[in-house]
Amino acid sequence: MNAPAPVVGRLPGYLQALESLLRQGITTVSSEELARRCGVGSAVLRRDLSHVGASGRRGVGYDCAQSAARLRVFMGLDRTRRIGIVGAGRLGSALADYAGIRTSGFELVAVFDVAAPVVGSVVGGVPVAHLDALPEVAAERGLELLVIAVPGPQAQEVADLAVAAGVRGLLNFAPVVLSVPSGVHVQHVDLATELQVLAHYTAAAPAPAPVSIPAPVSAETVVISRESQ
Amino acid sequence: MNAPAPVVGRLPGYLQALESLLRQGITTVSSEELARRCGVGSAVLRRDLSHVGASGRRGVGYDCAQSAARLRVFMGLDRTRRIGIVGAGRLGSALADYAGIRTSGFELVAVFDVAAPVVGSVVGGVPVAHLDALPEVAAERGLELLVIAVPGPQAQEVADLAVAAGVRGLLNFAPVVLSVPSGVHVQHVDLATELQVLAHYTAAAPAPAPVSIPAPVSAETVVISRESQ
DNA sequence: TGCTGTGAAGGTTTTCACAGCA
DNA sequence: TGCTGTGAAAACCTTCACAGCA
Repeated sequence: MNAPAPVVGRLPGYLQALESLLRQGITTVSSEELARRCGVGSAVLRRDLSHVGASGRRGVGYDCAQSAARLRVFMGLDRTRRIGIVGAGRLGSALADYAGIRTSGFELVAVFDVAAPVVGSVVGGVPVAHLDALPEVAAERGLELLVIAVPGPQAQEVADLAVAAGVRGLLNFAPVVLSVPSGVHVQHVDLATELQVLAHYTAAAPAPAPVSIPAPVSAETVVISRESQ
Repeated sequence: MNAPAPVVGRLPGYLQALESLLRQGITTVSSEELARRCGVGSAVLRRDLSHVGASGRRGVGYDCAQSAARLRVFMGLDRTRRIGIVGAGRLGSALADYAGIRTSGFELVAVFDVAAPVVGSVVGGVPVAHLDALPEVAAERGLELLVIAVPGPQAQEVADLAVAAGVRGLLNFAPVVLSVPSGVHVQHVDLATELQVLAHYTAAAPAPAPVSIPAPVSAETVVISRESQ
């Protein structure tokens, strides 16, 4: 029932692509076409989808609506997941107003901060509460996932508070490795890390060597993204 | 000379940890200790470091300064890399002001936007230029990497412009799969994707485990981060 | 003695290629 | 005929365990 981490990391892309197709009124798609849109190989896509129980019709392709539904179930998105954001600065408020939150299966139910001026103002459609109120607010509103958008030094403290309040998933934007108990999941996004990875891949200015085979598709995309345990 | 993608994804963490140790005046560290701080296994760390040519002393550990230097070379950070940001909204300006950019080996040399009011204002220490000026500005200032922090519909257009201007690394925050020519690298960060991955891992919502098995280490961290080709 | 560096083993993910169904 | 679903093989990454050096 559980998929390998690399697979899990690719599934959101498939789901987003399928929903995009549905919005365009397209109801069926081949693995080839869907894979192209997601920047993966078609064999990978077929295996990944078979992993989540989505099945296509031979000779036809995948039913977008059905496959998306299967993916949502598999991702735990068959019900709306309640998220909160700590940190109502520019990063936090930008994330709070990102429309993709709602359309991806989430509901923003709380925003927290410690700065007096912003507490009480409305960000992302919800009033900003003081961080100290997190335990009560989390319980009241059934908070499940928390985005941490605070300065590094405060991140661990926020994580501890969240874990104590029963939050089992953290999305950490602070440049700090969080320490959490077993059973709590942390997804870490760090600007410096991403830039350094890019720096590595663009370090050698000379000609590229990896692929010698002439690509079948005109524009070959080298996308490096998420993953691992 | 080139490392596997999972390795490359872990290297920035090592580098950041080593620099943190150096700031604390610690000059030597064992693989065990460094691995703990980075949330990886010590065997993985040793192999990764041997991969980049960093060598420790048996019976002693790794020299922080020397290892960090080796990592910087390997990551292409032995010289300062010049980056730009497109999109001076809340996300873009938050990123521009993030101090970690400078301390991680980068120099912010340009910020672009299309909105009349912000063009000309100063963000992240540089004046905001109009997106149309990207080709000239990129050439003038030797722009190498570009962060894309614009709405989804505009991202591909920005990417095309950047690629035409010779930029070979893109960090894309827009919820769109970019199509770029071979040789250009794209690192994609998407809030919805991260949240959906978290949703998956926290889908089964069993009771919050009280205090069960006393862990050997006080806090066991389940960190899920970056990686893959 | 202590900790690194690394063969060898093991496990996992990707790729290939094609059988099989609509 | 067209495209999926999946064995089997290959490639890859991690883990283990210990030889070897300071």
